[in-house]
Amino acid sequence: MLRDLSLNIKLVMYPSASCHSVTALHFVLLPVMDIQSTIEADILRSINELYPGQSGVVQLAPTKKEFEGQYTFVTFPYTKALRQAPAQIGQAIGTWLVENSAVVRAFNVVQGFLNISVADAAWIEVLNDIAADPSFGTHPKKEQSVMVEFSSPNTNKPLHLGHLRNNFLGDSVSRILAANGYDVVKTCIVNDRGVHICKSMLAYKLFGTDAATADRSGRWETPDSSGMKGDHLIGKYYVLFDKAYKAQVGEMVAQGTEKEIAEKTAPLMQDVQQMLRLWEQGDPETVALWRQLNNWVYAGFDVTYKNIGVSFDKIYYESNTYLLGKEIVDEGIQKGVFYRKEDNSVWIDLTEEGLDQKLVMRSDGTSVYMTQDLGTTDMKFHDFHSDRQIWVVGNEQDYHFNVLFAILRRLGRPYANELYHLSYGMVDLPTGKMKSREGTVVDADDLIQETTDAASTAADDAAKGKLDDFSESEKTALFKMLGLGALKYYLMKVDPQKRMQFNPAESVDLHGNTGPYIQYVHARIKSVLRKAVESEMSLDGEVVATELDDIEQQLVFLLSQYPQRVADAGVAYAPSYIAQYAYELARTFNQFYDKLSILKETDLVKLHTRLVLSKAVGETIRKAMGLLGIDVPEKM
RNA sequence: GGUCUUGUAGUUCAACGGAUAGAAUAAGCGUUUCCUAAACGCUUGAUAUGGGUUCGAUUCCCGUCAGGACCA
Repeated sequence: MLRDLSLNIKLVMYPSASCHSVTALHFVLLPVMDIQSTIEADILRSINELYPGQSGVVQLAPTKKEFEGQYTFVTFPYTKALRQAPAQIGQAIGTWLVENSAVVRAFNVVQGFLNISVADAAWIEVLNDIAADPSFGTHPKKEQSVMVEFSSPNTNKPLHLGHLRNNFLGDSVSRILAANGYDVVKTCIVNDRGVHICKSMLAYKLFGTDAATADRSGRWETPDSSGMKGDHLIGKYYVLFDKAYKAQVGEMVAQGTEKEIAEKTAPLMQDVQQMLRLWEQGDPETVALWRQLNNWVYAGFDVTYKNIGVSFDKIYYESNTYLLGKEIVDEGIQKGVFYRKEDNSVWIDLTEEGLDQKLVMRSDGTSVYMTQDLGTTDMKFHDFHSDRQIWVVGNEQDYHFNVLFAILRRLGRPYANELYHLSYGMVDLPTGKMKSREGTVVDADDLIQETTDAASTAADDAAKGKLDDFSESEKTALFKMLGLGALKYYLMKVDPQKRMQFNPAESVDLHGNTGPYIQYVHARIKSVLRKAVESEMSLDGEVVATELDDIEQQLVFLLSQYPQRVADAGVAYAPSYIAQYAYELARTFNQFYDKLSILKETDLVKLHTRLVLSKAVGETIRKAMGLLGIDVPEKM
C-alpha cells in the first residue's frame, strides 16, 4: 500500500533535522524524529521543484545491505510521468537532496535505484530522541477497543502443543494491540459441556475407585490421591472411555453388527447420551459430578496458564452460553435472512457469497454450533462493546468463521465488518501429525518441563562459571525463562497461517535464530552497562555529534524502525514481525559488539555514544520480547 | 465432487510487485593477553511446473502436479 499523501503534506512542515526547536505539534505526532518521513517529504519537494506540475506519493524502502545507504527510492514508477530515464531521475533528485535536505549526506544511483545516505548528525539526533523516550515504541491511545478470544480449551483433556501455539499467539497479539494504543479485552470460552466431558464422567463413574472392579466401595480417585494435575487426571478417564468404547464396538462388529451401527448403539455410547440428557435436565447428581470434575480441570489449567504467563480478563463457560442464539434464529426468519424448510429446520442461503446453504437450527429445534456462536458473539458485544472482535482459532474452522461473519452481516449487526478470524495452521511433529489415538500428542506441561531441563543442561555446557553466583532458585528461574523463551519464540517466529513443524531438539536449541540467542544479547548488554555504572560512567545525557561507524549507524537505523514495526505487526496481527525484528536487532548488536569495543574506547564522546546506543538496544530488545510474552534476563 | 490453504537451499523459516532471493541449522575453515566465545567471520547450497499481466513476478491472474483442512 502506498502511503497517504496527506501525511507527507503534514510533514513538510518540519523542514529540517533541527526538530527540537519545532512546535509542540511535532512532539504530539512524532515523538521520535522520523528520518524516513522527512526524506520522503524532501523528495516530494524536489519533485515539485525539478518537475513542475508533478505531484504524487513517495515511499522509501530500506536499502539492501550490499549497497551504500539506508533508504532507497525506486524511480521506475515515475519514468512516465516525469518523462526521464530512471538513472537521470535518481541523479537529479539525489543531487537536489544533498543540497537541500538537512538529513541527506550522500547518494548513489544503481540501475534506477536511488540510495540515500543519512548524515551522522541526524542519526545521533534520532538516538537522543529514542534514549529520552521511555515509552518508545508504544503508540498513543486510540480510543478504540479490541476483544481477543483465544485458548478456549475443552475440559476433557489437558493442553497440548497446538494449544500452546494458540495461547502464545493470542497473548502476543493482545500485547501488540495494546502497544498500538487499543484497549484490549482478553477472553476465553471454555468448552465445558457436551458429549466429550460426559465420556470422562462416565469413565470416572465406572473406573474411578480403587475398587472399581470389585465391590465399588473403594476410595474415589482425586488429583490429591493420584498426585496428578486435575486436567491430566480427567484426560486419563477420557482415554479410558475411548478404550472401553472401542473394545465394545469391536466386539459388536465381531458378532456381525455393522460398524456404523455398532458405534451408535454401543451401550457405553447410549450411557453417555443418557448422561448428557440428565445433565441438560439438571439432574443434581450428574451436575454435581460434572462440577467436581470440571473444577479439577480448571485447577490444572490454572497451573499451566500461570506457568506460561497467560491470563484472561473474562472467562465464559459454554454451559452458560450454549442455549444462546435461538432468538437470533427467530429474528433472522422475521427479517427474511433465514428460511424454514418443510421439516422445520432453519437455513441460510449464502451461495451469493460463494458459500453454501447452511443449517442454523435443526428440525427438532435444537441448535448447532453456528447458533451458539451467533449468540455468544452478540453477547460478547453487549458485554464490552468492543469495536473489533478477534478469534484465535485453528484454520480447520476457516469455513465456519466465513459463514458466521456472513450471517452477522446479513443480519445487519453494526459490528459485523469488524470481525476477524486469526487463523493458524496445525503444528506437526517431524514424525508427522499429532494423533491422540496413537499417543503422539505432545503435552504442554511435559513440553515446558523438557525445554526447561534442556536449557539447564545446555547452560552447564556453555555457562562456564558465569552462573556461579546464582542461587539455586535463581538458576531455576533463569532456566525456566530460557526454556519458555525458546518455546514461545520457536512457535511465534513463523507466519501463523502456515502449518509448521515442531522439532523438539531444535526448539530447545540456544543457538541461531532462537529466543535464548536474543535473551543472551540482552544479558550481555546489561553486563556491559553494569560495568559502566561501576566505573561511574553515565548512561544518560545527550549524545553529541560524532562520526558513526557503519555498524553503529545500522543499529540506530534498526532502532528507528521499531515503532513502525509494532504498527505493522498490529495491522497484520503478526507476532512473527516482532520476532524477526528482535532477532535482527540482536544479531546486529552482536556484530557491533564484536567489531567495536565499548568500555575500552578512549574517545569519551564515542564511549558515551556506544553506551547510550547499547542501553537503547537493550531496552528495545526487552520491549520487543515483551510483546511476545518473553522475559529477558539481567545475567546468563 | 466443491471451497479454502500451502509449495523457496539437505532441513526449519524470511523476503509492502523491485536490485545479486535473505537467515538459521547441518558440513568445513578461521577468530579470544581485550566489555559474557551461549559470540563473530568465511566457504558450499533453493523459488514444484506451464502460461499470462508489466519497465520488473517468489509475490498478482489462469492451468497442471503435490501436501493439508473444511463442506456434502
